[in-house]
Amino acid sequence: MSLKYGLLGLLNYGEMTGYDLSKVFEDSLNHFWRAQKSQIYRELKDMEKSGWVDARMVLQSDRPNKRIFAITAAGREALAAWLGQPLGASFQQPHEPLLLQLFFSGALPVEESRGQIAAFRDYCRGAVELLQSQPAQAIDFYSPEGNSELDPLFWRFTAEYGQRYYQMCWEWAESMLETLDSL
Amino acid sequence: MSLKYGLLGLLNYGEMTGYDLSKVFEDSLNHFWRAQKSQIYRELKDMEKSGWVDARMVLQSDRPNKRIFAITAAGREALAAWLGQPLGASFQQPHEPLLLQLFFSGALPVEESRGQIAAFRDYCRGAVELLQSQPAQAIDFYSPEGNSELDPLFWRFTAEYGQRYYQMCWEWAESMLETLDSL
DNA sequence: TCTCCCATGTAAATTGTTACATGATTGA
DNA sequence: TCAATCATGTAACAATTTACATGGGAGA
Repeated sequence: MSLKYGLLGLLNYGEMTGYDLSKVFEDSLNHFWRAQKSQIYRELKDMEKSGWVDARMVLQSDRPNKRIFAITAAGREALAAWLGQPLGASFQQPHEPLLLQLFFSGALPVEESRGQIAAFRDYCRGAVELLQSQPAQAIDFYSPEGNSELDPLFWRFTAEYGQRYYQMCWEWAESMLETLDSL
Repeated sequence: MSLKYGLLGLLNYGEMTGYDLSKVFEDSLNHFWRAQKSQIYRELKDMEKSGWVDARMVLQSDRPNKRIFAITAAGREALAAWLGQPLGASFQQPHEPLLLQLFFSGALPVEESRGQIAAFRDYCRGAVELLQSQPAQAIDFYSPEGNSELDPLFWRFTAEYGQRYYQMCWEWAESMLETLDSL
């Protein structure tokens, strides 16, 4: 459901092809959402049918022809309605295979669990360090395109979530290791 | 994919009906995984076919008949193989509709975003306080059933993740509010 | 009397992933 | 010469959610 609104949100910055949309997803939204090309094209078709977007064909000779999508008035309304609802409505309980695995790890030799958790800690530490060293270049890159001067602010908020998240996981892993070592 | 192993993990504690499994999911795994009854029955059927679980019928007169599922040797092997793989293999990039909504919230009046974020902060604070006040009663309730004395330890780890997660969200929300107020 | 618990499932819709198919151009 | 980029999609599959269907017994 949210993917439709994500696409609407991007098209609200400017018209784009399905290919462009999938690039922007990879570049900018990748920290908290991934979308397959096949899914994007499917949703675009749906939204065209429901009148949220319009498409126009552009013939090209050197490259494949393309269809450029633009948000319609109805699409803007739908986007605004979605943005207006409380954030809590978009909040989802975590769905973490990692926690599922950990939950049952009592069946494993402690040393093995210890190794697994240590590797996870290293992974999280790496992610934190990466995010700190190259802080959200994509934001500065896209900044001029935003149609509200507030946009980059909110983009930064989401980037900060990512940092805090990995930081939290790192600390959590450290605390588990301490507990295991004190056994 | 993980759901199968979650069910195996539970059946490894003792035999159960599909109904029991769905209860335990609600009671104990709800913080990081939800499973619909329909999904549970389907996976059980699959796993029966692949020989990971056995079912026996119990006829009842006052209540509906039931099918009690037990893990097989092959099921235990599959579970062990899954538990043995690195935690990182189970790690998933966050997939947060909330962040998607926030990402595009530059299109909203700041006051409205402020209100939404404040409500989210209150929600997270409430969750942290709830988790601190009644710390994981389910763990103590189920403890005797665990077949490894390590089980409650790992159960607690997953519960702690939940607390840390909501704590992190709370702090993140606070920091966004500060930023918005300093505009 | 009404709701909740027990207990099993089917059916359909939605959402997400993986693989397949095509084909010219550009840069290393 | 080889891989990557641009650009569109289809098909099949896997996972998840929601709704439907049934029906007795227990407790408020």
